Amino acid sequence: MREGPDIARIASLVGDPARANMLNALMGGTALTASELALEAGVSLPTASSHLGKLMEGGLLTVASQGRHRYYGLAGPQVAGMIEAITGVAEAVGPKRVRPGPRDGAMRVARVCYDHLAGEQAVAMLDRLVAKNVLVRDEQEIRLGPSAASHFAAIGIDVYTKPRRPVCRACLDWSVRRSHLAGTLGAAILDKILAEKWARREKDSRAVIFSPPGKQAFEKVFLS
Amino acid sequence: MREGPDIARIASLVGDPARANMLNALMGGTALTASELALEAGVSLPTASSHLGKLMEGGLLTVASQGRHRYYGLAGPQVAGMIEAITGVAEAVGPKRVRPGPRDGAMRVARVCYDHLAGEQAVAMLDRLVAKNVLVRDEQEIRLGPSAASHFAAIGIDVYTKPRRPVCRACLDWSVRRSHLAGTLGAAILDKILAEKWARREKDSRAVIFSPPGKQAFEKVFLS
DNA sequence: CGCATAGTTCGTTCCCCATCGAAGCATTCT
DNA sequence: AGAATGCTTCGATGGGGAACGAACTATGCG
Repeated sequence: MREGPDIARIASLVGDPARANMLNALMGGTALTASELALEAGVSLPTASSHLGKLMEGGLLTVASQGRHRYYGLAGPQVAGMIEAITGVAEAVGPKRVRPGPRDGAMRVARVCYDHLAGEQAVAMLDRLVAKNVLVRDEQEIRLGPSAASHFAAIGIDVYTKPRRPVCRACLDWSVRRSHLAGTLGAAILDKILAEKWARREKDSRAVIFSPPGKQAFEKVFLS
Repeated sequence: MREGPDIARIASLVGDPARANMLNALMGGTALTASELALEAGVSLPTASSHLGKLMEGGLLTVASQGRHRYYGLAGPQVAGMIEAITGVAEAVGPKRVRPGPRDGAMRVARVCYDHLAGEQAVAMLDRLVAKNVLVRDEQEIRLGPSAASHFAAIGIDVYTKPRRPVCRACLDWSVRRSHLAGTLGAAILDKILAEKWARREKDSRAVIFSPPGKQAFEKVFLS
């Protein structure tokens, strides 16, 4: 009985278990095919297709056709942010998790959040970059500091190729309740971490596992 | 097929139109009775009661019994934040609003967000307070600056009575996409604005309308 | 061209849950 | 005490939508 944006429509899209599983899987950041998402959600292919259609129509997903594959991905950072917010509430009010599970600890330490690193490691990294004045925090926006270009160039990341998306963005962490670095720079750093094989993605999970030498290298570069 | 917090459970609670309307109404910050919420949602009293039970069980609401009235309110700022996040997405992907409506403009300028002021006015206010070093922004947290106590004491707000809730908090604005001030201080300032009659609440809406002299007074105190 | 794989569409079935009326508690007023 | 108000519980009804199998379209491979 009240005007305004149709929040029930969006929430009900997320409110179906199959769709929620799909969205959760897509929070890993990589686009997935319909079959992969069907498997992830535990439903048949036709069912998954129907769900994907609804998510598309609702504007939560984008799709890229490549040959006979269709890669589905989250429509954007705002959608990812909403899902993190819902996850935060579910985490808080949820039935006091019976057993945290082995993955869970790893998820808190480091995980993929859409296209960048999240978790304690990521929060520590942003803190350090701000403390070193490489990045400057101002309001919700994070900006490049004076030494940013040289700092990142030294480790092979070019911050000057300006894309449509903002280079830096703050993203609130549901496990730590503080911000970590998102945006293209955050994405580039995650790429670097994986490319250097400092860490690997846990199979079928968003957890990111650092190898002992990889952790040292990461700390040397970003936390020193 | 994936562990973790049950996001579908939470989202489906918000996903019902009647419940979404109730939550939206409660975003106004004041606790409401079951009958008021039934009216707001456009459903009968038994139906509303059922919905309220589910929202309670889901942990999204708290209730306070006062005589034969039961006052329902949002369970906390985190829940309010989640609803704003969903609202933001709905706003972004939503069916290109047919007519913005008269209320809509007012909502962007100033509105109630749970228990504090949101909208352009609120964003400007926080900016100014940070610029004047009355408040200090550091990470997601906002802290009191050195002159905070005297500054707020001068306008009759005591920042030293420390409650359980944080005094300052940043809350992301869906219309402006920047932060405004939440926490007990944010709540106290809204109280002040209403107590001084600088502005009034639009009936049955979250919009806050400043009177011309009220706006001047507000700007003198918070934007000078 | 024929076969295999990837996805969508269609039609049907079925279950969950939103809804309301009527009845049942609880609290307050007179 | 009796009446009135505020809210919850119960039971019955109905509709929306999630699920799958089968058929259909599209792309790639030999």
